[in-house]
Amino acid sequence: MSESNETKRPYHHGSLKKVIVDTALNMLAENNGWHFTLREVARRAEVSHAAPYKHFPDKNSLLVELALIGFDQLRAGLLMALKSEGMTPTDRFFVTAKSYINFGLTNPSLYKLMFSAEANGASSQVHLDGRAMSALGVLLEVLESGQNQKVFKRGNLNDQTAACWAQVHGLTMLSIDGLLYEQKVGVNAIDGALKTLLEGLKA
Amino acid sequence: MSESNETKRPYHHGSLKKVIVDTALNMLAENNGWHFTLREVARRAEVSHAAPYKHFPDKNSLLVELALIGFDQLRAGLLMALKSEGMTPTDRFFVTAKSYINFGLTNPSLYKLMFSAEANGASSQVHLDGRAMSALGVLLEVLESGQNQKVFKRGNLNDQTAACWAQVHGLTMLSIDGLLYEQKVGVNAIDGALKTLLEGLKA
DNA sequence: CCCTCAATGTTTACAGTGTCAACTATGTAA
DNA sequence: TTACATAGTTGACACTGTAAACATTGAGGG
Repeated sequence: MSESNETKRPYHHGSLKKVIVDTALNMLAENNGWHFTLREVARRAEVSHAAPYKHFPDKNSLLVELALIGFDQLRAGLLMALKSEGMTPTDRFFVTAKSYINFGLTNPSLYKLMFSAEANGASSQVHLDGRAMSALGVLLEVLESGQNQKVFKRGNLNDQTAACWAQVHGLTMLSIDGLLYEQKVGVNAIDGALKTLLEGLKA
Repeated sequence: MSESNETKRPYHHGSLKKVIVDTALNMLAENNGWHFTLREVARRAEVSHAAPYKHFPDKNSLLVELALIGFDQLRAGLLMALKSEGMTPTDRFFVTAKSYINFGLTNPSLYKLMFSAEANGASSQVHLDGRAMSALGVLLEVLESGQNQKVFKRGNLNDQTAACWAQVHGLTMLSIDGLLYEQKVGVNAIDGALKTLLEGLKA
């Protein structure tokens, strides 16, 4: 009953690479971490367990591709959040930060994959890829324009970038892992933390 | 030639549990991530591959134990750094933060293990354990005394705690993974970021 | 039109893993 | 002394990533 009466896929799949990526993304969306097995991906794609190797030299290559897609999505989310007009630099800071964190909370496994050195391989170039850099670039642009409007302290843009990035990354990671326990940091730790950091940005 | 002329260990090892933990800690110190295999631990401890199961129900239990030891060490490091007298709250903030980050950079695999939800198990209690809580407690005490001395903004201690914790955690993680690229955040991102956050703490 | 070939599938195999069950050695308490 | 709980070993199982050998096919050159 397996496939004789089903529409039999031709021997050459045609778009297996895309199917593999999509399947893997779906598995990431199931929020079981990024430690899925390549064989399970193949199983769900209904191909043999070695078929993915015709499209990716190893499991890591697939993970890198997924991570870069994640950075595309992150950047898109940030740009979307910033689209509306007439926001003050302060608004833009909050909107960007919340959108960033929200991306992580919505796609926890993908987010962790994006920032997992093990997944990205020892000599990872993922974070130097333009697709990853430009996600951070959005944050940088917010800070820069805030400085230009004299709302944020003029000065070392690098320091502010580092502070904001570390802050949102830290909040995202801690939040994903459910570590922002109320007894440690209260009920609305994310907003509170962002507000505290914002005080340090303001001119 | 294996062990006939060596001092033969008695059948009952006597302190295998401790040896396993120490061996695993040594392997973590080799900075190859916390994805070592239990069998390799057993090999180094020169016992059979199943021997660890007499002391830990599964690999995860060992990882949890290691993580808790990590929190002990982290707390000890923070307290050590704060021991000298006569520091201003600002000094104490920097010293604590730098010590925290330094712990992570000195023990990257251990640090990642401590904060890996996968390693700690799905229903992890690690971070609610007193040993983990009290590490964060050091940071909290620094902020509280800073407020009392009117150097830090009086107000929501939770928010400041969240901001500082997320900041040092984020900086530690990014730094461990080598993501604080100069072209992104300059040459001294850590100090710069901490300085920026400190501005938000000061009264 | 046929025939070859590269691309892309499948099958089989291997070493290595976490874990379990069965077995074995031994220090200790009855 | 003897029984037993404790703590070791051995062997097995299902699973993994990956490589090699094999099979099927679509496309392009005679």
